[in-house]
Amino acid sequence: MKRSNAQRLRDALEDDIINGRRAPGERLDADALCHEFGVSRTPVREAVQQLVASGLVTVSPKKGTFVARVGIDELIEMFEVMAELEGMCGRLAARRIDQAELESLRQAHERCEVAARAGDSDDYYYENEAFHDCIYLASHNGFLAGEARQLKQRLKPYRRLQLQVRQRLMSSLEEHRDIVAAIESGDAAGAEQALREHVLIQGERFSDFVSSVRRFGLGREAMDGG
Amino acid sequence: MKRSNAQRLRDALEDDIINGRRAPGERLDADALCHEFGVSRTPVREAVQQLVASGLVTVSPKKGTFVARVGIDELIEMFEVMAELEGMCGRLAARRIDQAELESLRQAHERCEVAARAGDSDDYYYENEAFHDCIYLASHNGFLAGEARQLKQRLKPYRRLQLQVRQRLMSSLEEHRDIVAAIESGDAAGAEQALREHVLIQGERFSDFVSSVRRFGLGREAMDGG
DNA sequence: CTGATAAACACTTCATACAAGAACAACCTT
DNA sequence: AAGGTTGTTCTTGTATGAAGTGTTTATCAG
Repeated sequence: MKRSNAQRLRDALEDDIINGRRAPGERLDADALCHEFGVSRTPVREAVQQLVASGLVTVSPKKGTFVARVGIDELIEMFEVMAELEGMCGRLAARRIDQAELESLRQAHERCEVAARAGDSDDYYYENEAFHDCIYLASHNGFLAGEARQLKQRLKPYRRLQLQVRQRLMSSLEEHRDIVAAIESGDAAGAEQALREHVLIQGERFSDFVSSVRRFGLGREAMDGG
Repeated sequence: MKRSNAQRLRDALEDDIINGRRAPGERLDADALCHEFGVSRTPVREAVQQLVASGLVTVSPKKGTFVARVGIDELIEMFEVMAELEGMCGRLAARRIDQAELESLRQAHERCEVAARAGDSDDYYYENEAFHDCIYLASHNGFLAGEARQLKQRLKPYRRLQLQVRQRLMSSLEEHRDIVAAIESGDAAGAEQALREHVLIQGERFSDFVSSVRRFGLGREAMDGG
């Protein structure tokens, strides 16, 4: 299948935003993008609209389009919902997971452990994604899995900020152990609880990080990205 | 603020789809829409893309665009998620609702009761929306409220099918009573449970309805809308 | 120096024209 | 008659230009 220019442009911009190459608050100049990608305004406009729909960019009418800068309180709200969705995935997975999926989950967990022991936080982040994806899949609810992935994507630019904390990496791994154990034993309530808190802690850590950054007056540089 | 043609078109189509004037599976001919609304292809295309993003229509490449026909299993999945979101709203509302919001909730419940006693299912449906909206608001999580509303919209064309069941109307009202009671007393777990089941029952009823329809061989007319 | 008004500018929206690709159908060949 | 091939048509994707609207800025008057 050949992808349209608009699609490629959308994916490229999305990737840029999610991986922090375009910081929240940064301007997206339509003409510049036209020139940069060698296309006309139409596909650029289309791509931007799709990004608006997914919440990654915002347009201020007659002012221009910018990478979305979500407020700290909205961010906390989003973490709250993310925790619920992950918890739900865990609850369903504990009841519905089959043998093959359980094996995939165990392997994903092992790869997380390897990455954690190596202290490679980038690698851990990647394997962590795979681990959670296993749980999404095991929930046997494709719609739920899609919503969870989408929301996680949207939070990604902000979760990156707290990646480097080494302590968090090891405790995250321990939480994974509990999660796997709960799912293995079919403990739906336990899996839900463990996953919910696993995510909520990220939200709290993030909140701590932001408030500490604010205290030191670095808010503009760290949050506004310019 | 003057709304653009694309916006008006999008709203009109959305309303048509949600309220069943355009049935799932029905074709959306771009040229016909151009003529119908007296605009060119550009805003039509834009509106259609937005509807695709929100899941209300699908495009089969080189075949045309159609009102989304979601499969029965995906529908059940969506009800499952809807139940979780509603439950979460209830849990948060039980903890966070303030006096004014509680008063609004009580009033909304009373209006539901009036509509139910009158046996006016259309009116009840409308008041029911308002009732649930009160709970969304009281969750004090704007993001969650937005997601819940969006998903509910998407399910609306299918929930309409089971509106006429009179028995359901009265039992729905009773469930509302339990929900209000739980939120009033700050019983987070109770409110969550009550709301979750309140929605899940709709999903089950819907599932029953579909399977009975299928049994009588009316599947194509009822589901495909043509 | 401050406020208002007007003009320039930037962004958006829309229309029209064009190109390309896929599906379907008809026709030709075997 | 059957299967492949070719051509037509429908649909999507893209470019470009023009018009309309809000914002901002600069200038002038008080």
